[in-house]
Amino acid sequence: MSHRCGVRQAQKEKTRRALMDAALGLLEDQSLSSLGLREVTRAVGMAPAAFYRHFRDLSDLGVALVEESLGSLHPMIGAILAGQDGDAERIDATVEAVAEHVRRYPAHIRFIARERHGGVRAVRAAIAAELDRFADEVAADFSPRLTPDGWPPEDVRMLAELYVDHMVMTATAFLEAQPEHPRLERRAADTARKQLLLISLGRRHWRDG
Amino acid sequence: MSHRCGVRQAQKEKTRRALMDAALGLLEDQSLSSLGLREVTRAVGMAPAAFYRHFRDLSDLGVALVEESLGSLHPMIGAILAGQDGDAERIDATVEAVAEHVRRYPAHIRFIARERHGGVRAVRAAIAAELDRFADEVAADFSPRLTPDGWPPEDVRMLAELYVDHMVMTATAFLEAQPEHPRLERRAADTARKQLLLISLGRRHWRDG
DNA sequence: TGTACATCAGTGAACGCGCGTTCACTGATGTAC
DNA sequence: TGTACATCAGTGAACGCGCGTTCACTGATGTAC
Repeated sequence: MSHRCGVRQAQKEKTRRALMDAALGLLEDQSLSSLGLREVTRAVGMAPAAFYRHFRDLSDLGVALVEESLGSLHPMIGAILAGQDGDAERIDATVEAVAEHVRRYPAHIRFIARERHGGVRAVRAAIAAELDRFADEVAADFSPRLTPDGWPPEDVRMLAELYVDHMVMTATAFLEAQPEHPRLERRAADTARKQLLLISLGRRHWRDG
Repeated sequence: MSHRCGVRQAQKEKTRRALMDAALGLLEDQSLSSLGLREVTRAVGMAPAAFYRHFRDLSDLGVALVEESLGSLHPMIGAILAGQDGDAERIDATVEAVAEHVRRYPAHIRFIARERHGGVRAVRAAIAAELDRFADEVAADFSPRLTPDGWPPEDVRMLAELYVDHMVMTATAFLEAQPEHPRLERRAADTARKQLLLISLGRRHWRDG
């Protein structure tokens, strides 16, 4: 059998990781649809044919990268939503969490930003599905607070989508700020915080506006 | 001299147009960094070498496409900002204008969405510069109304950026809706209108929030 | 208007190169007894 | 524990192909007189 036992399985997983890491590195300054299979195996130091032991093709690898890049974000969103602080504190925490995530995984975030509307259908679909799940989570968290205030479900969903899209916007803004580090990053954070504050003002006056 | 006179110049411009149109068509389902020079000339029906009479390389053609795609949007934005209607009417007009633009130039919009964070630096830079100009225009329009209400310039800028980013967001939402036409398009329009309404509520309460 | 020369958009052949995929293989790891 | 066989991650050579770029060229358009 294959699902048990050790050395071989472990080696295989290590190689798979190496392929994904190499691809992610190469994708920092090109897009998936122009990445070459040989380029990736060369970076890992293995024969091109070995690639097929791990992925059907590069778009298959791309989908795996989407899951890795966005899967790790669910806990982060959960943590932010669980925070029971006031409006301003929650906004600060959100923006700082996004900034920290971009600092820690810049290549993953760049990959998502680049391929969200990129040239590979399967990868676009995977990203869209994952972002949809985020919107579901946010909406589910807001619902018990907003529904008693008279918010219909589609309005809650609209708000959730605005927050998710804004989060992606903020992340890419941090990404563009990275090179010249501190000043631009602070500016991006200020802008993001103010925009979130403005949105939460709008939310507060939604039902009486 | 070259800048005057007719037949030859006209022919050259026609060929240039044909190259740009062919490229735009091919870019509907791939990204610029994987587009081939021979692919483009083949689509036009000319020898590969002739490409160099018009563009230095494909990223040069890409920058020309950015100018064409976003240049035509300045009048649209101007018209929206000039409208003297109330809040709700202006929002309706904005969303309808974006929808109409996406319907009329889907390939241009898809190109911008795809290459905004794509793999070609020069093209990314051209798009960023153009979007920045949009934010300038929006900020310049808002400034005389908001400054007397106590808005500092950086807050006006923050709001303008939110509107521009939201416009791009809305345009790509319409783009994704296109295939299954009317239902999804209407849903995207509803969401966009509500989000703009929420933002304008936030704007109204910004200084007293 | 007619002629002689200049310009230059587009041609077509040639080049060297790296690509994705296939195939039979090797040899370490895993399994059965 | 030891032996005989099965599995399968990774190899290395080979394939046909389309790529970007170069070059000397052709012939229609433009210019000068």
